[in-house]
Amino acid sequence: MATEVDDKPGSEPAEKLMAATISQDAGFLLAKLHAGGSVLNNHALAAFDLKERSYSVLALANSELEPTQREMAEFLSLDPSQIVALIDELEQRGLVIRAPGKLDRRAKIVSSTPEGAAVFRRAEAAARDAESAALAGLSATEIATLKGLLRKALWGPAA
Amino acid sequence: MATEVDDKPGSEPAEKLMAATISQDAGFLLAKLHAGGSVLNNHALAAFDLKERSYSVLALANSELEPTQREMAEFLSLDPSQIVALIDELEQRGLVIRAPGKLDRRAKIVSSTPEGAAVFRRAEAAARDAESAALAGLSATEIATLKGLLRKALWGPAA
DNA sequence: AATAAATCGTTGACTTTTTCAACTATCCAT
DNA sequence: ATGGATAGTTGAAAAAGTCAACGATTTATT
Repeated sequence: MATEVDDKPGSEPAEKLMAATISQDAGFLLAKLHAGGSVLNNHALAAFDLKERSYSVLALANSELEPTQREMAEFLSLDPSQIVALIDELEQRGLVIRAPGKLDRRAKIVSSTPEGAAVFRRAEAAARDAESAALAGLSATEIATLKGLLRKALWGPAA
Repeated sequence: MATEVDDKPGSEPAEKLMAATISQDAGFLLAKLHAGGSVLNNHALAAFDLKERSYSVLALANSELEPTQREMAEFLSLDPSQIVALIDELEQRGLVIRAPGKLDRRAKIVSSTPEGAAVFRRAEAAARDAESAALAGLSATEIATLKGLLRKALWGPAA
């Protein structure tokens, strides 16, 4: 296997359609850049048997914020039932654990195991590389500006 | 009194998780902002029986670029078979038509009918309003900067 | 010119993702 | 203590994405 012959990363197919008015639409630009980045991201994360979704859950579990499943669902813009499936898989692999919330025993706090933390550290590095590839056309300051604007659009100046 | 007051558009649920490291990830920020914008966008486009996908196809058909289905698929990051379904529906509604390419009779050029153009004009205005709502946290210059950076990331300085 | 190889649109099968309505257990307000 | 809300879970249904094949046409090779 692994006949990676015709993989030309830099050959753009002469995007003539970028002159269309929709190329001025923020929603379209966000979707297209995210689509391209997802391919790189998922490819990089596949080495750890992760996808973007499971990676983001693992990332939240590795924070010190003690997130509940519902908070994860809301933050990741996912249905709570999808969080269940994602955590089920990560838990079976021994990467995260569910613990009942101390104040609210209905809620379940998802936290990372040491194994999960180890996988996350390496996956995070791979994800960073993938992001760099996806944003290769921008300088470091431009990337910082872009992220700052995205955060401000999402959460306001307090972000 | 005040029984119908369960729709609070501006009440953010105290996004404590935005302190997680994943909030620095460009892919995550792009996905989240796009997710939020899609809700507004699809809601606005529903008035014209359109979704983001069919709207973007209609937009390309309304350009003067004479796009083929394959070009649409590539530009919209969709599988060619999905373009078929989208155009089938728009064509049945009389909004677009397929015409064989002049140079290449395999290809089919998708263009808008006058009815399609009329729908598109109104839908475009609605989509613009939805975008303004999604980016309400940014100033006009910030929005311009954001779009410019997204275009540069996608297509380089030539965009 | 003849043949082979590649491309465009299309179809259909298949998998994955999304959406949504229940249900149990627990919390909260009266 | 009772009723109503909320967190997580399950399962079903709808939508979207993936992929391999096929006919028609174009392009490349001989």
